[in-house]
Amino acid sequence: MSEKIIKPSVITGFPEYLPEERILEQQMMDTIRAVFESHGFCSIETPVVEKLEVLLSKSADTNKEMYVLGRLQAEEKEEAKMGLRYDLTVPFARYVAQHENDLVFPFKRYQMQPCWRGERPKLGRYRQFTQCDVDVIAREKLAPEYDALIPAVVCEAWQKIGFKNIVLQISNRKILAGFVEGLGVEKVGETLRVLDKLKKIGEDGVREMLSELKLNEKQIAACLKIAKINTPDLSFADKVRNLGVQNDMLELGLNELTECVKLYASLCKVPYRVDMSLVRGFDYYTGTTYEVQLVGTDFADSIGGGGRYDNLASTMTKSRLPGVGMSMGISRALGVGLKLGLMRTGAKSPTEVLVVNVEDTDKSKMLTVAEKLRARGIKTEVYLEGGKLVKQLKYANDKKIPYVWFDIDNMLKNMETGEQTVADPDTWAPNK
RNA sequence: GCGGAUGUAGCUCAGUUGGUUAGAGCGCUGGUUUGUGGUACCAGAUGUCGUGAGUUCGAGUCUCAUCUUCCGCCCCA
Repeated sequence: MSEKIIKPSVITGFPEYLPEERILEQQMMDTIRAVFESHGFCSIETPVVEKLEVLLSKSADTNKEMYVLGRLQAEEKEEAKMGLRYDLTVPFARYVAQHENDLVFPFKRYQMQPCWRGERPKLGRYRQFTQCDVDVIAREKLAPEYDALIPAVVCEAWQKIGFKNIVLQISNRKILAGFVEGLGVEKVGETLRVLDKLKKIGEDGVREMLSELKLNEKQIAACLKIAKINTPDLSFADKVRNLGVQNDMLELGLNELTECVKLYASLCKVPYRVDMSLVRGFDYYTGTTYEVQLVGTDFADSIGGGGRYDNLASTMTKSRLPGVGMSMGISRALGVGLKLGLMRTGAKSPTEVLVVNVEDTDKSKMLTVAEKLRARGIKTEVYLEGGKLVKQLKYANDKKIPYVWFDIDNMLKNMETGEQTVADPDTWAPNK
């Protein structure tokens, strides 16, 4: 019987990393965790599967992208009842509604877990991807200042990860919705979605799609004017008001966004742009919306986004639970960062010191040295295979281990400079 | 799901109008160096040419099917 060799491969869109890539991912996650915890956000996790009724309760449009879960032996006609989550916001809403009596409000949490969507994969877009959501949710009323705090914390995290060249796109749905409403347009939601595509399909494309929605020439012209407003300061409000549309929601939105942007700018140095065409796909957002974008690259999609929602859990509890949150695309940022050269892989293990066996005989000295180093928190690996020193050094070099410790004479070699010195295993520490 | 491309060594690719034992660079293994890696030099290994069928004396090269991956659309982190 001949065994056929199966060509090993992962299913496209399900990322898997080499050790040196995984180290970068872990560093990102460690940094994000440290930043969010420094602001007092706690961590939660939720199961990867949810009931379909929960997943479908908020975003009906997404259902075609969702993976459902069944058993191989299930009856043929048995309908799927559960699915893999496609974001962390909907499970979070369920979590809050379910544990409402045990949580302390305003509830601030971050959550770093994978999500699944059955889309066509490409650069920065996967079928399984890890994201980190950070939200604050309250009962009845959530302080408006959080609309500025959340993007400030998220941008701080991006900066600390090493994504220095970013911009926060910010808007408020009330402005565009109020404006469109004030123009007498009936299909407000659809119109906003079309305007959101302005950068992608251009003015002519938007004009065409809006006339399909039966907007008249005057309405289309006004919509394009507001959608093109894009300012790095507070001047957006006057520009919108100068278009001459009167509407209460519009005015409320302008005031909310002005206050939010003012506070944000005092909290965070990452530049912002008020972009009136920014709407975002999820329909649960009701106020401020955000996207974080890379500056000076070809990658046009966002690496994160979010917004304010008035009542995310309305289908699951009678309590009114307003919140604001953002999502960081960890998998996307890693994939894009590596591809664009914004990040570079380094060491292939966390090892700081490799202890080698110079004479290829007694290994007890190696173990003693390693114990002493580890006792002081230095990540130390022992080359137990012994053998030729050339081979042992090559191992350290291949894994990009920064220091090699020679067991018999406590000689320490810096692999980057090649420099060698005698060192004391009880006091020496690596330069960080 | 729709439209367009792609598929040759671990990776990036070359392979002329179909013609003997299919190539390069990088990487890998070994040596130059019997206590010193990374540089240099020398030597070596590696392929059912995506899969299946067809045309032909003969197919990596032509035809058809199928799968894969990539790029758009949709959607979004």
